[in-house]
Amino acid sequence: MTEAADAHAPATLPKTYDPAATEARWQGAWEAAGAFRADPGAPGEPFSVVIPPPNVTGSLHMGHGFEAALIDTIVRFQRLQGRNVLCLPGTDHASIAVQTILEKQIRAEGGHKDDLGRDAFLERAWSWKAQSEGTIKGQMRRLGYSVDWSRERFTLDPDLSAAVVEAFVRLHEQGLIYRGEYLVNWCPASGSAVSDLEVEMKELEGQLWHFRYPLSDGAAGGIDHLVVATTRPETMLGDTGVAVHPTDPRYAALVGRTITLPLVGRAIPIVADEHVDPAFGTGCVKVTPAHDPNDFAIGARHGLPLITVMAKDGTMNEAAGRFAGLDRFEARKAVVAAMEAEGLLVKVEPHRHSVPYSDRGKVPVEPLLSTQWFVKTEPLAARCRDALERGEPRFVPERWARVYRDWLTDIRDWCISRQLWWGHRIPAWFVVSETDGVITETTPYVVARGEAEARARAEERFGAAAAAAGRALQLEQDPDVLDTWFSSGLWPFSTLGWPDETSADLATWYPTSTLVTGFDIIFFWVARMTMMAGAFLQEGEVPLGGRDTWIPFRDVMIHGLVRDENNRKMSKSAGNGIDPLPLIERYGADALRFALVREVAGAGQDIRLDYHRASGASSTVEAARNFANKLFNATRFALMNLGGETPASLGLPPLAELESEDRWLLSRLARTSAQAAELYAGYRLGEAAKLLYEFAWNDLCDQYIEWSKPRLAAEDPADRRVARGVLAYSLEALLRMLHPLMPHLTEELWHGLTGSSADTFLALQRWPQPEAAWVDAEHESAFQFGIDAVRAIRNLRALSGVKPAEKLSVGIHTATAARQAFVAANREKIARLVGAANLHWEPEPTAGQLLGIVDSDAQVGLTVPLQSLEALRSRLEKDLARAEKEIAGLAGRLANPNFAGKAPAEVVAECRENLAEAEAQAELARRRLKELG
RNA sequence: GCCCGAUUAGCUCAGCGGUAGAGCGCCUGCCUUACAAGCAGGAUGUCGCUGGUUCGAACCCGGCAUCGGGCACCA
Repeated sequence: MTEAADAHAPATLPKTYDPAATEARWQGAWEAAGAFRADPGAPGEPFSVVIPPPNVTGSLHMGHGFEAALIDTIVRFQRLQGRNVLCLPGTDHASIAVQTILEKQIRAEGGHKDDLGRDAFLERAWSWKAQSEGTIKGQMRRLGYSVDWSRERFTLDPDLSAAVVEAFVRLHEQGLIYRGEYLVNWCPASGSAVSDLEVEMKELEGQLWHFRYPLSDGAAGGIDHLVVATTRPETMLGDTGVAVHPTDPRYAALVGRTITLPLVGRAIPIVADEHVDPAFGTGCVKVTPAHDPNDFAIGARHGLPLITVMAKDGTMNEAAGRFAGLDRFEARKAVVAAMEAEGLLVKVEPHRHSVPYSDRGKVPVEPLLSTQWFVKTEPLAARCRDALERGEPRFVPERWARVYRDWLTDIRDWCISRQLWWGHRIPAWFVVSETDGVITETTPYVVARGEAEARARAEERFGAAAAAAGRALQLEQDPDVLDTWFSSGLWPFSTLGWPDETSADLATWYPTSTLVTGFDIIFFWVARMTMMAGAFLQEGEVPLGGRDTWIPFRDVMIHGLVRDENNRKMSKSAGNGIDPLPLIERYGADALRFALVREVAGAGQDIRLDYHRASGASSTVEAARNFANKLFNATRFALMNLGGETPASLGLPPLAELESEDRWLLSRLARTSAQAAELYAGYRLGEAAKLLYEFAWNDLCDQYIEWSKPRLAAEDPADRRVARGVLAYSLEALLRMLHPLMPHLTEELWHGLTGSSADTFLALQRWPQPEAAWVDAEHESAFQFGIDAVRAIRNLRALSGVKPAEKLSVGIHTATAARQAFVAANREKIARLVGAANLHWEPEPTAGQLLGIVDSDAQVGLTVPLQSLEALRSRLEKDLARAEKEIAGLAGRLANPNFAGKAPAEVVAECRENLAEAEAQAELARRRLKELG
């Protein structure tokens, strides 16, 4: 109760809002109370979100902050709607990224991971993870993320690791995982294979070397050599053929003959293959099946041998002969030099081409033949495509569905093994006793859930033969780990308890309601999750557990990226990431959240945060901070004027007792509440933010509070009680509506306003339910006249140059009885708002007044010595010009017979009204100008 | 090469068939006891160009230009 008492002692409230202490206090209170702990048994329709787990690679940047703001806004809104909400946090182990960081650290210390050994390295990785995770969780708390920390997960947690093993075993049993020797993207920097998605094509200025390859057995048809072009001379050492197009007349006679490969001396065949473009270069292509994906395909078609000339560290191997040991780029120079020395270099041309780079390693990837594990993707992708045909999942904005679908079409198999240590070890055990104690391409293996199961399975298959041969079975687990995205792909169900199908969390919250993520990981993650779900959350075509779908989320909201002040994508490697913390410290988490969300109204567009790196200032966030301060002061004002009462104690007065501004505000409130709910629910969060901003600042503060001020301080208790009731009710409703966007501030102000005890939270209240019947266009337009009249009078005052403090005699002239009644009823309020000594309202203006136009039916007048006729004249001329321009346009339209004939009747009627209005205004302006002489 | 997005006030962006809005910035005047992180008043745009559809286009359709992004990739 001390809290409420404090809140109701306005003298103690400062004039500006200080977010830091307030935000920390509520974050602590929510967490201590377990306010966001989800309960499968709780009432309400389930609503769930699993947050995209950030990598434990350091800290969160503004992009994460943006995503957090979006997710938390959605989640808090749904909580206010009474849904049984789960918002599940977690982090991702980010195999290759973390290992890269650690290896770099170790190298900087002068060591090497191989000297450290696997166990020590992993120990170090875990401590890095603990530190990074701590930082990230601290940042999430600072943002006010309303997640259920009791359900926090990390992808390497024991239960999630068990899920990974289970997934691997089942996919293997389904025949969707296989092991084989293929050309993979090898990243020499990380010493591991990477998937196609981890390769980025870079356009580079390179060179095209033309080599002469002599025919083995002399000239044929006048040709004794072929010229091939290559961007990678060093690979010629592994050439096992030369290809020409089957219909190319120049070379038809040569197909089937052989070339003697220079520098190597190997005889290699000339083959005919459709892949060759006769128009490019000489129309002859060297074929290096072990070092180029296209050549690999050509080689396969023609049975060409695979000769690997490079080792996994990017140096040439023994098969490269005298070039062995050279780095691939040195080897390139050496091969070119050798060819030139032999007179076989025809020419070198500059050549722009795309080079595959490793995303993580930042070096060119090497297509390298190696034995890896793969997921057969087509069957899984097919299920996802079918689901998408049915509209599952629903993408917001819709256009991303196509991007997702296109990627799932013509999808290639997914290389999932990584030659790394940090990650989920592949649950496959090689029966090395079958191959002399070492792992080779042909060593048999068993896939199992653990070593014991592996041993049992191995025993079953190889035990008898081994015993017969007098060998003891010897098992060795595959040293490699799985692609990080393999475990991320299970995230929406592994975090909910899968593979335990009886898990209450899974039963309650799967499928999840909404996935919020960036367009840059639709392939990496969204598609992998749907594919994995397709393998495990359905049986045949039927979703498990009696669900209506196995797709892991109903909606996928795709957001844009936060770009830096120079419009660049933020990234760790570019070092241009913006840290949210300094902005939070400077302006408050609520301000940052509000700014980020308000900026996003254009669905799915990238946002640019204006941010002056040197000063740390951001005018966008500052504007949001100012808004927070406005709300703070509005509430402060309310507390000073409610006489210690609360929304509950005041209640809402009967409609019959309400005055114009009360009815107007409640009508606006009812509209706003309905609209804002619709916008939030439809993920149009930026529009919701703008709508509420306008309601709060324009309607509640600028209009309602200013109009009702005299009543709030009125002598008569009955009188002021009505205004207090309306103010308290509306402000409280506003705080509820803004809570998803600015959780801490609204929680604080709500407690101040309602006097609720510290263990009751706005976060757990309900969305306001104003009566739909309060929406009343007539009351709104009646009051709008008051607003317009006040503005016209103030404008006139400004033009007249009278001192602001000077009280004037003011007239409002209208022939409409209802408007006269409005002025009469609100005389004191209006007089106060415009600084009038007395306010009168006759139908027609009296002589000697300075007049201004409200509309065709109303003028306002000041009795004032004319000081600046010029200002007034130019104002009237402007009014006239505007009216005349409007008349011209409207009259033109009405004169068009097609318009009257084809446009909807109400549009035509409106047009006529506007024309009459404009004509009347023009006439008034002309008269006033004439009077001015 | 294929696909997608953007182009609106000085800046950052909303609006997406009935004749243009916000925030910041700018101009004028105000410390009017909720708020100067504020109040009042004000100015500012051939809505990228070009055809078309329509009674009517910033908004729909076609083309073009510029910028950004994704996918594929010929040595």
